[in-house]
Amino acid sequence: MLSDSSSDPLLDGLNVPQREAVLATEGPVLMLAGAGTGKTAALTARLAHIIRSRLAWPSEILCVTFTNKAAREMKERVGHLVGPAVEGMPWLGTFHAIAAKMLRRHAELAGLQSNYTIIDTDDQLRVLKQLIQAEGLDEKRWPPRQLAQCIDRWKNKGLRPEDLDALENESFANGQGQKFYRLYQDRLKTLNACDFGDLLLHVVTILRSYPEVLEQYRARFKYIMVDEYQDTNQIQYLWLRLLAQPRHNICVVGDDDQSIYSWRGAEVANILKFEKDFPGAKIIKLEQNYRSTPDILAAASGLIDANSQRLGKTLWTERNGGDKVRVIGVWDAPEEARRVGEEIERLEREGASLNQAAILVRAQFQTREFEDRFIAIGMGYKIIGGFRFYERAEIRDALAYLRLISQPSDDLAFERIYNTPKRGLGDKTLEKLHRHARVRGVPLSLAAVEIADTDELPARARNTLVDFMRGVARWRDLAKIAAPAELVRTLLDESGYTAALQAEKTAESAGRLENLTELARAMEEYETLGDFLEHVSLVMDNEAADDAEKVTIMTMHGAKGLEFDNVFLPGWEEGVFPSQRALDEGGLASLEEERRLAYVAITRARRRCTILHAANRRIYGQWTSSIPSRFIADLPDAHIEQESTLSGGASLWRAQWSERDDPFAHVARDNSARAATRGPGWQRAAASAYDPTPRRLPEATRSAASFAAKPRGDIALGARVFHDKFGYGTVIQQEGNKLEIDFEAAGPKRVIDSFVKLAD
DNA sequence: TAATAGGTAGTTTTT
DNA sequence: CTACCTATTA
Repeated sequence: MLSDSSSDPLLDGLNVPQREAVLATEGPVLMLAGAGTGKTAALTARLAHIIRSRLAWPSEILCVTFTNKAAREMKERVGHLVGPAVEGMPWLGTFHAIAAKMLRRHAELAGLQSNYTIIDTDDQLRVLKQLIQAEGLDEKRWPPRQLAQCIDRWKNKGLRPEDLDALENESFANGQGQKFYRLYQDRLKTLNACDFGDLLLHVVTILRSYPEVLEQYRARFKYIMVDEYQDTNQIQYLWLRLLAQPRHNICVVGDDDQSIYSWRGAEVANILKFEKDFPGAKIIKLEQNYRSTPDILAAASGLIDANSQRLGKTLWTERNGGDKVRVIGVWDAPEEARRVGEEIERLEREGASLNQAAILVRAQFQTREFEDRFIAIGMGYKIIGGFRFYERAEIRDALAYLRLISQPSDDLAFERIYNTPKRGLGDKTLEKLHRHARVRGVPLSLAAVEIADTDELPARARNTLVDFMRGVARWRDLAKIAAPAELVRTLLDESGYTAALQAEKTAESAGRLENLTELARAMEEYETLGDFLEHVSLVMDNEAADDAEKVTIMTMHGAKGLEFDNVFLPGWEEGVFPSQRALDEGGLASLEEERRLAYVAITRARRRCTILHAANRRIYGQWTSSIPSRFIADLPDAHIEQESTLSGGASLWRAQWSERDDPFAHVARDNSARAATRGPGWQRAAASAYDPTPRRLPEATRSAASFAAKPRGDIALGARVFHDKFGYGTVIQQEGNKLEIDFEAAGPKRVIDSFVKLAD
């Protein structure tokens, strides 16, 4: 066996536990793979091994990932190992793509036609809003968004309307949860549509109700593999468990320390209880890290050690040398951005690639500061996240046209575009269409055709509507003979959509026209409209091919699974990271999830990791002072290097915190989330038992130099002054040229006297 | 029906 | 602070 495997090119370059994972094909396997330990390499080798050993045909392996990107990467890597056989892997894909495929085959068992539409969050909200309005509820008090959250949660848990208990039913509009859930599902059925959550829920329902269907899949899938198992939710778990019987040839890969999606239904419990679900499971730990330097690894490990609920892994590396993790304190957010810009310029001069630099933020709003700065200094950057390609208004409009063409009963698409571009049809007309549609029990588009034959509408509206519906009919005919790309070009022209955009002549409209051209180009690859629509709702993502060197700016969540030579982590302040929400709600569990996020962020770095925190930041237009994140204190001293651009006044800023009597000093850090639940964020953070000053800020004691400067003669205690950033305030202390001022809007601050002027 | 003024809410995100 | 949505007015 050993001699066999050592000669097997599949196993070359794999370490012992990785090989073990590859060869353990029979029975349940739990692969605990830490960050950067080569789990994808192991997983793909395992897949290739099964195919090459003829243990199963490619079409008999179910291999599930969370993102399209991961699925694509795996397909590519398996392709390298086994060649074109990978083409026959129809069941390698995301949970949703695979579920959609199953559902197409058995749609009628869920009360749908097989050409059902998959609606996105936007459409979902629109439907829910209509339902809430139709039932006469105040949408301010009961926002559609909240209902959407409930429904998503229920679906993630595998609950259908009839499965809700009294408690769940209470979670929307005083016990109307079930009613609205049911209304929504009925509406979707008439639209011949389902949302993302439905894909799996319908499939699980079918598998449970039709044993012969379940049997068919059980017979087919000889091996099951699941990536990122710590991110699975209840319904995904149920689906896997149904399919994994009775063979139990299921291999899941995950890392409980990288579980950062509990807020969208992921249950770490799934990975924690795997052994119980599948008795006799073989547990393989991948702990050798191939990515980061020892200091980065040690810093991350030390940090995650502060969490209580862990399976426990010890990452190690054979690498040597490298820099310590740097922790830099700055005065405010603009300085933070300036500093990061300078650091990246320095790296660039040393020959580093901008593509290998990333700024990972906690929340999207933090990107702005960096964008501003990078524009100012002319540094190439790309912000990942925000709007995806197919979420842009113009793309969604074009897709709505296509949906209406392929699916006349798609009322949502009809509503979106019947007056886009503006053709003079308004709410009045729409209302009449709705009424007619309801009475006749037909979709809006059919109602439009019928009503156009009557005198129900004023002449002008009627003519416009007739024109529009003629267009739709014509495009529908065209769809039968023309390629999707040609169809979309034609309809955009004939509908006047392109013309309307051209007429706009704004900075944005040019980009929108470009996006539409890009859409048509992307459609060239598809033979039929149906193919394309399926891809667009499930698979299409927005990875602009870029040639130029660019710094990546993205959220920490978005960075999971990626790696960069140089990673910058700004905004490590209480209230930003950990976020205020995590501190306010969710208690210890959500604080630990934030810490796991910090762990994920640090472990993205291959060579250098720089953490920054600012003393002052503007949040919602209000200047807020902040203290360093507790996560900084979690980093082991030996592996970090503390630095501050703050001198003088800035040291005073720290001194201010160190000298403050902390009433909660006796409370253990883990209790801080509970202890601090009142007052504004920074006060709460200050009250929590965390002392930011200690060991790592030796220069926090006031330097003699900071007192040397001469005070201004014109300012005295009690004087009312004005400061550009903080506004009006009263001087409450004066030491040399440093003033402590109680600002009316911003609270007490230390500032240098040359930055203020007398207010009176 | 379209433009404009006011009010409000405001992590993280995939499919 | 700002982006988005609603209600109002021309």
